[in-house]
Amino acid sequence: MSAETKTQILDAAEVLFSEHGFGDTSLRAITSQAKVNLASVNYHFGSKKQLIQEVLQRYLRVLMPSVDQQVKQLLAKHPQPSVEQVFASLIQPLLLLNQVRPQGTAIFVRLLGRGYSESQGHLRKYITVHYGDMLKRFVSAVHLAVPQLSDAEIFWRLHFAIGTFVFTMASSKALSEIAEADYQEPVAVADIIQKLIPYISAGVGAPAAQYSFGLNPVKDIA
Amino acid sequence: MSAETKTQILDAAEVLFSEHGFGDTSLRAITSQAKVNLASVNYHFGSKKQLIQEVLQRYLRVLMPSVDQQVKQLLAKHPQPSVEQVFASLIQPLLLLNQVRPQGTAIFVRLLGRGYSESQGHLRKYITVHYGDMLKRFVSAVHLAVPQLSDAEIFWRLHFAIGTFVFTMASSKALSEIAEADYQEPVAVADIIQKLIPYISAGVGAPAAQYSFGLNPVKDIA
DNA sequence: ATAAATTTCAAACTGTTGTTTGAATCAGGT
DNA sequence: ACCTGATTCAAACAACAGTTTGAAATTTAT
Repeated sequence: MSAETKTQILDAAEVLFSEHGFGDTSLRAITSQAKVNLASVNYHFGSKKQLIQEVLQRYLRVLMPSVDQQVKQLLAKHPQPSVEQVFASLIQPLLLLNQVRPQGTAIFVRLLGRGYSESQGHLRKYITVHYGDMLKRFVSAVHLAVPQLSDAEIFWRLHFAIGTFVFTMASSKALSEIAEADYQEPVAVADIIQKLIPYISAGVGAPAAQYSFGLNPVKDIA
Repeated sequence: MSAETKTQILDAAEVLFSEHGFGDTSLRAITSQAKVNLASVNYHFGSKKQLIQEVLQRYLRVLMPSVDQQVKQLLAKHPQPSVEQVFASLIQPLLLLNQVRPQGTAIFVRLLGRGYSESQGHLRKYITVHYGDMLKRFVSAVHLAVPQLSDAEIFWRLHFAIGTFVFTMASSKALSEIAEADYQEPVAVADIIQKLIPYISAGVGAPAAQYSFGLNPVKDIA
């Protein structure tokens, strides 16, 4: 059976990738974890690069249409949504990934973090190319929520938000462990997402930069 | 002269590390860029790991005491500072790094981004161990600015802030290029830092999570 | 100036990586 | 049962990594 080996590889790969990153996970580690032969990765996927793509695709295929649907529903109900509402529309699609695989949400968000910080823009381009329309609709929804910001400001704010989310998720395992040791409260990925929403929403919706505190515009100093 | 080779290695290494990451920068790339012999890295630094440490130390030695001083000055003047004020006290110390090396601020913040996302917590531990006291004082200052948040909430918010900062800085080169192409406005690292302050301040100071929008607590769903 | 210590250098070493190979094995259709 | 195509497997490959070596060159101190 072909599909079985392929799935075993994908299942083992996504866990190792999410925990150690793409570069630091060898095909030998993956195949020994998946209990398949080393050569089967190249046989079934062609190359490590394509394996990484398929690992991510398995989740993106489910996530992106779901986000799109949520945003459309939100806008139908609230033509002028709040920032919180726009970002909260990501929660259910993210939790839906637990149906793709056990712990799917946690694995995917960590993969996303790894992908954004390790792949030198490849993942960003891939998502832009394959899900550009959905992305545009999401950005439009954000724009509706913070109409006072310019296009350029929204560009920056959204990348700040991506950074917050993606870094936190890539570190989520370590952060959870520290938090549980220091504050005796167990933390699941869903809890972290819930904590992130107010932070990101407030950040994205914040008034634009002011040169207060008696500082000169930074450009003049640097 | 020993110091000369050492400096040439450090100077070449920090640029390559900041652009391609630690793992994807080979000693051969560094030594050929620095125009020194391959073996001199191990001779002068012992190992690649120690080279990475010294690259970071060169900046941390300058940055951390400066941050500490700024925070102390701020608290002396404003015993109840705003979140913006606390985070803005990072700006001048960061810009001070341009005196360590040309483009020092840009290089360091990218290194920091790489270090936090690639070194699996090593950098975090290193900073905690070597600059724990200064870190505690900074966290206390944040606590003064947002006394309504619990210790645990502040822990999370600060790591969200680190994530925002570190990811943005690691991607700053790519983001600047996109922004300049799309919005025809040149962007320096100092500009990005200036844009980050309102976002991070609003995020850290945001009211704690609410289960609004008709959602159940996420833990019950997941 | 000479001896000693430091630094440089080309080369080799050891280990790991992703990938390829070609034979062995398996499964499905006739 | 047999042939055919798909899959598995152990082994080898080439490229690259960080590190070590020992002799050559250079600098420093006496």
